[in-house]
This record gives sequence, C-alpha cells and structure tokens, in this order.
Amino acid sequence: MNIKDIALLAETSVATVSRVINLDERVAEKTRQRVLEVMESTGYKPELVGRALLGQQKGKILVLLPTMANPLFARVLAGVEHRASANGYDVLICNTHRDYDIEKRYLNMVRANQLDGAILLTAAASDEELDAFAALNPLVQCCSRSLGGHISYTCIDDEAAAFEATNYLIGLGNQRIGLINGNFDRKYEIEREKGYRRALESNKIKFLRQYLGESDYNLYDGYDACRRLMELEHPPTALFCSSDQLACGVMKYVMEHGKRPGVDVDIVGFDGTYIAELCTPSITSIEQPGYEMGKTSFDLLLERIQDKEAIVKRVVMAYKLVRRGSTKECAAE
Amino acid sequence: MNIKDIALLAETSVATVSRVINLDERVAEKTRQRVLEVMESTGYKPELVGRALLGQQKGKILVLLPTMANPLFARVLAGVEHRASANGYDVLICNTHRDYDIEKRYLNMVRANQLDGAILLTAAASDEELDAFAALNPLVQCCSRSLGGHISYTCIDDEAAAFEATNYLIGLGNQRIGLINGNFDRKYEIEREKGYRRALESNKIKFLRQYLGESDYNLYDGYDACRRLMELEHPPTALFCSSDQLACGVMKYVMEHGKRPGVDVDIVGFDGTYIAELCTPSITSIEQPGYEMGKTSFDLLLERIQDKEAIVKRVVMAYKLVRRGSTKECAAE
DNA sequence: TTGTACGCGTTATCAC
DNA sequence: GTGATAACGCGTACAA
Repeated sequence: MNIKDIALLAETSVATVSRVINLDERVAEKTRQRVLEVMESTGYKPELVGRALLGQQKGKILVLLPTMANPLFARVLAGVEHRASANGYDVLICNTHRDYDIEKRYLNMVRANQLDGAILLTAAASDEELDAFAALNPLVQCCSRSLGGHISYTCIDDEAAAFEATNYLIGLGNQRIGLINGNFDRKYEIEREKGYRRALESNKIKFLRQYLGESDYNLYDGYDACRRLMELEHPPTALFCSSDQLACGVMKYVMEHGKRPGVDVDIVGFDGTYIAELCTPSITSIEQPGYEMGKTSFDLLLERIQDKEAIVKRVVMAYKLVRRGSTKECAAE
Repeated sequence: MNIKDIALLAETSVATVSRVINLDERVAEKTRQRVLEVMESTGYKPELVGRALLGQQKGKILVLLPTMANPLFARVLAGVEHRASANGYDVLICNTHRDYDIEKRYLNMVRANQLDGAILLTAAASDEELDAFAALNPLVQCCSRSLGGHISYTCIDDEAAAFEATNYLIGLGNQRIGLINGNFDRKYEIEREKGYRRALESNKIKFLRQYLGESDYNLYDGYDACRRLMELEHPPTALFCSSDQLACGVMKYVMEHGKRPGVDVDIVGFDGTYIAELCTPSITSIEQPGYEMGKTSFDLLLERIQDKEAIVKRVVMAYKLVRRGSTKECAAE
C-alpha cells in the first residue's frame, strides 16, 4: 500500500495525496476529504524510507552512550528527550561499549541520512576524526569534550570539580587521600586527576602514586580498588571516586571491614546519581546537572541541524558538591 | 558520492560496482580490484537508505524499554547485543516511558521498513493491538508476556517467583508481610500479587489489603511506601518488593529508623541487579536471568525476521531466589 | 487546483 | 563478465 494506491483509490494523483499528507494548503477541501477517507480506511502511513531517500528531515536523532549502567546517563537522556519531544524529534539510543568500531557504525547512520544528528557521550574516536565528522554532519558532545573547531559540547569543569572535592576532604582533616579513577585515559579522567593533584599541591601534601586506584567502572571495581588501597601500610583515610557506583563499592568494602563511612573513612563519589542517595549512609558526591546538560545538548544539536554553519558553542555547566553522610561533617544525617 | 560516481571513476557500470559490494562471484578479478581501489580512495560507503527502499534487510533492530533506570534492562540489552552482533545486527534502543503514543511511534519504524524488528519490554498497548502488529511485523516480548497467537516471548514465571519469595519470608517466621508492587496493572505485577496471596493462603495467613504498598518505581517510592506500612498499628515484619530499587529505598527507611535489615525486618527485592549486591547489607532478591532472556529474545526475533511464518515460541526461564544479608538466615554475611 | 515526470541510491533482471 | 534499465516510495518543479 503506497501513495500511488491511495491516489488510485481516491481518484486523484500522487501529487495531491502527497500535498494532503504534508498539509499543503492548495488542495480543494473536497479532494482532501476524499483522500483522508481513503487513508483512514486503508490505514495507510507514508513509508519514511522514501522520504529519507530524498535527504529530508527524518525527525530522529541518536544518542550514543558508553554504557547503560550509569544512572547519570538516564538523566541526560531525559533532558534530551524533553527538548526533542518539544521539537518533534524521536530519540534513539545506542550503546557503544566504548568501542571504536561500534561508535563508527552508529555514527554512519547519520552520514547515511537515516538520522538528523547525534549526541555523543564519551567518544572512542580521536578528536581529529570526530571533528572531521562534525564538519559534515550534525554532532555534539555531552559530558565530555573534544578539541577541534566543529563540535559544540556541554560538560562540567572536571578539573575544578575534582579540586573542590579533594580540597573538601583535606579540609575535613584528611592527609592521605586515595583517588579511584577510570583507566581509559579519557579527557575527563585526566582532568579529574589534575584537579586532585592540584588540591594536594596547594595544601602542601605530597602526591603518592600508590594512592591511585584504577577501575573499569565495573561492578566490583570500587570494592577491589578499595581493598588494594586499604591493604597499604598507611592506608588512605579518605577516598575520592570517579563515579557513585565506584563509591558504593568502596563503602561496601569499608563497612564489611568494620569501619564507618563518614566516621573512620570519608568517601566522595561523582555524578550525584540516585545511587549516592539510596545508599546508607548516603554518599557525598559531585553532582552533575545531567538533565540540564541533556536539554542543552539537544538545543545545540538542533542549531546544527537547522543551520550547518551555526556557530560552535562550548557550554560549561556548574556542578555541585552535595554533602551527605559519607563524609564527616554530615555523619549524623 | 554514490554508486554511480564510483562506476564512473572505475570506468565500469553501477551493476558491476553493486556486484563487487555484494560479493557477487561473477566479476573479473581485474575489474574488482579497480572498483575496490576507487571505493577505497573515495572512502565510499553504500547508502543504506537505497537498500531499505528495496525492502531488504536493514541490519537493525529496536529494543523498546519502559525506562533506563532499572539495571535489569541493561543486562537484557547486553544479551540482545551479544546475539545481534554475532548475526550482523545493530541494536537501537528507545525509552517509551510506558507511554502508549511513544511506543506506537517507535513500533512504526518497524512498519515503515526502517528496522527489521523489535523487542518489547513492558508494553503499553493492549494485547490485541500488539498481536495484530506482530502478525504483520517481527516483534517479540521480553520480561513480560502478551496473550495472542503471534508474539513470541521470553520471561520468568512471576507468580511462582513471588510465591517462593513470600513463602521464604514466612519460613523465616514472618506473619505480617508487606508487598510493595508497581501500580500499573501490568500482567507481571498482577502475577506477582497472585503469587504473594497464594503463599499467604497456603500458610493460612490472612491477606490484608493494608499491607499492599503501591509505587511508580520512582526513586523514593520504596522509601515512602515503607513509611506508610511501618506507621501502621501492626507494621509488617517483612517486605517483599517488586524491584531492587524499591527494596533499596525500603532498606534506607528501615535503617534510618534504627532497625536492622535481616535482623529486625526481612527484605526481599526483585530482579537480582547490582543494586542488590552493592547495598550494605546486600539484598536478598529474585534474580531474573536478564542476559539469557536478552539472548533468547534476539534469537526468537531473528526466527521471525527470517521466516514470517516461524512458529511462535513462549520461553519461560528459571529465576533464582538469591539469599543475602537483608533476610535473617544470612544476616551474618 | 490538479497532474505528470523526474530524481534520490540501490539491487535484480535480462540481454549481450 | 558486463552493462542498461526497471523498480522501490516519496516529494516537488513544472506544466496544464
């Protein structure tokens, strides 16, 4: 059942049917009714593939996530969906697993005119590749940033956030502070380590490599990394984790070994997700404005979709250190 | 840059280029090389839209999730992706928010030949509608089931699982058991309440409506529902929750009010996600084989894609009651 | 106001 | 082995 069949049944031409579908004014009311009736009775819906072939707007965008496991991304997604829906766009999601080939294949859907554009969280491709792609296709980044002149992005200042978190832990009286970070060499991970080290330096605390714990952001990585640090001769008295999930694993280790978070060990997470809220005690965390970042990402993308030459914007949003029970001053919570 | 350009540059015809692309044997080695070189140097990739227009395989399927928040779905997704990747399919995801219109719009992508098929978790549409859709398009369900003769699905026996969990709580000596369930009237929610009530009956415990707590599966719903039940004159001594996230909120309430999970109150969750493992104490939960269900869902879908008349299968998988620290016998964990 | 004809990128068919 | 061409479903410029 295609547009031709409808035209036949409505005793008119494909052009007229197309006009009816696309709300073109210049079609007689009588004809319109006849066409609408036929469409109704046959249950006809235009094949989007035909339109895509014409390189028109598809009304769909893609969000590329590195993983589904972090609730921060669910919040970002909600923000994207909110703005997308208001502008008549559907949002498709895919899971790149931080894999270069998968990321490429999905981005290709944009290139192949299947989608209007894409929002990328945590890229696997190089800055150069991304920039080249963004020069030709609507692409923006979110929660991470890429150098290069063609990609708009929105993110927080990871260096400053890590500095503030570490500084806060020092202010609570901690001198030995562990950092459990991801080991993917991503820009935001590097930034966070930078901020951590800057806070140590500015407080005249010596940086010790042994206090760095690595992780793949897997389920028990926080737990395992914490064990390694706690088995040191002089274990840290505070831990700064690069995600709430890591912090949750850390808490588990700490509590299982008879210590109280917020009393014996201070713990700070990252992202400010519900995980941090639901743990007991709840976890002090750097809260990223996921929902806002999602909304802004879509708006930036829409600008690029509507105008290929739209000016590139880099939006850095405010984060917030939310103090909860896993650090001393709030232990009573 | 399309197939025509390549043909021109390689000094041959579009037909031959198409043959090279599709690994057709009958093309001279010399010609093939020439074409491959041109494709290489131009970085040409076939536009999938053209193929889609011919009603061919698109190599893409869609997974419709009710929400991103439940880690169970991430596991299901991993299973789907594993089998999909092995069969050359890309997996797109979308978030229906349990909304009828959104679900319909995305399913339409399948109808409109944009995708090869869809896997649906938690439908918003009626059984009849879904069945009608499935009669014409490849569609399978996962983690929930639909009556009707055209939909293959895979899920667990929710009634039996709820029965076992409730029975287990009774076996621990509990007589007043609360059920915190979703309030969407979904089949699996109804099944779980049935199992809960059957366990009470078979142990001669009177069912009390006041021990039913509702929720929207939101962040603090477990916490709030728990408060309502705990403020009753005779509060329950055990709580069975319809998700791990709910159970986590329940634990929080319990601990904040000076009671110990697994000692003063027994708590059982549902799904067996990492949330249950990472809490302290960790949470006893009905573990759904998410990864396996995901894999099987894809296999069922592939059968339908490859053969429209493939026989409908209903796969019920084994669940597992995993005992952890939130219930008495394991409180020492 | 309506209809005809073309083009989008690809593959299948058929003739050479 | 190769190439010309029809076909897929749609929107639109242009003609009527």
